[in-house]
Amino acid sequence: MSISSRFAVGIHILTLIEFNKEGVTSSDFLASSVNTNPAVIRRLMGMLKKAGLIEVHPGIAGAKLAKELSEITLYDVYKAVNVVQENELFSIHENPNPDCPVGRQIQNTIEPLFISAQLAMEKILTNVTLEDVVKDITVKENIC
Amino acid sequence: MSISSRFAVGIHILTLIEFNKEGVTSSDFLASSVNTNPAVIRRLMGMLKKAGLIEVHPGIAGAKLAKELSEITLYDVYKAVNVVQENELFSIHENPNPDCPVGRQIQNTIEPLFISAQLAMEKILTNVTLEDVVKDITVKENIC
DNA sequence: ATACATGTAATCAAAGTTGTTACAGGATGA
DNA sequence: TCATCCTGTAACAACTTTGATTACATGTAT
Repeated sequence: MSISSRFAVGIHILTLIEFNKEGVTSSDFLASSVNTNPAVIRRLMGMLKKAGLIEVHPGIAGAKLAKELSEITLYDVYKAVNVVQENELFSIHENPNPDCPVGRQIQNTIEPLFISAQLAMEKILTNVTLEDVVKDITVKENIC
Repeated sequence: MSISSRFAVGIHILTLIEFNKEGVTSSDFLASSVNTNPAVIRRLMGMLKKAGLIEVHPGIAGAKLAKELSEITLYDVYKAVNVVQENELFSIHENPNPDCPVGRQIQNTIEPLFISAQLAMEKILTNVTLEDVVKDITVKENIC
């Protein structure tokens, strides 16, 4: 099991919009950098737009960031592209046997543990902004 | 996307072996508590055995824990049932365009962030043992 | 020998992911 | 107005994973 690459691609999209902010960032342009189909990009742009992270309009080429770089966290992107549902990173088997003490309680016992593990992971994502990502890429590019 | 319920079922299996330690915990018995097929349980028992968490033998009914309850963490179970590969909780799109600064660096920039988020989640799992789970169920049962 | 257990392979349906095609509809300039 | 280029979306196929199921080989004990 792996969390969908929509998350990584979403970060890629937003980062490239920033790098190309003087130009026109169309779905074709993004697709060629990500190396995928433009329709895949447009699907993701729809999610990012719905989440208020970018501005994009039918018929008008190019997407723009709707917020400051430093105000967009990886968690925002993660939620926007809908890769993991609230409290559902881990799945729990349904309908355990209620006639057994373990079957009766296992869900209630396990669920809070799973949720706290999920929250710990998501906490890390809230602590990283797109500004951090852009800066890191800039540094790496200057070194090369 | 969700992490396979093999993890939750693995915890269920180990917990029930403990609760039923005076009796014989066969795959049929486990299956009726989990509410699944005995072959599914046996597949999981194979993984738990391979990881050194239980002892089980062909032809002999019943599984036993191979370690103390307090020495088995949820992380041990998580690794045993193989629900998430090392450093692969998040997937990253392959073959981004190397002619683009973002395409060139995005993988190297994102990967350590993803790994640290994964590790934060896994850290929580290492801090919970099966003993905690068993105690919690015991308490919940006494209250009811 | 029988009865019953584990070990394991093969198969299947359901769901999610990613890529692809197609087309409706908005914006713009000749 | 028309042609062109863009976004927005739906529909579909290929692939993968999950979980259930069936079947059967093999081990153990009476």
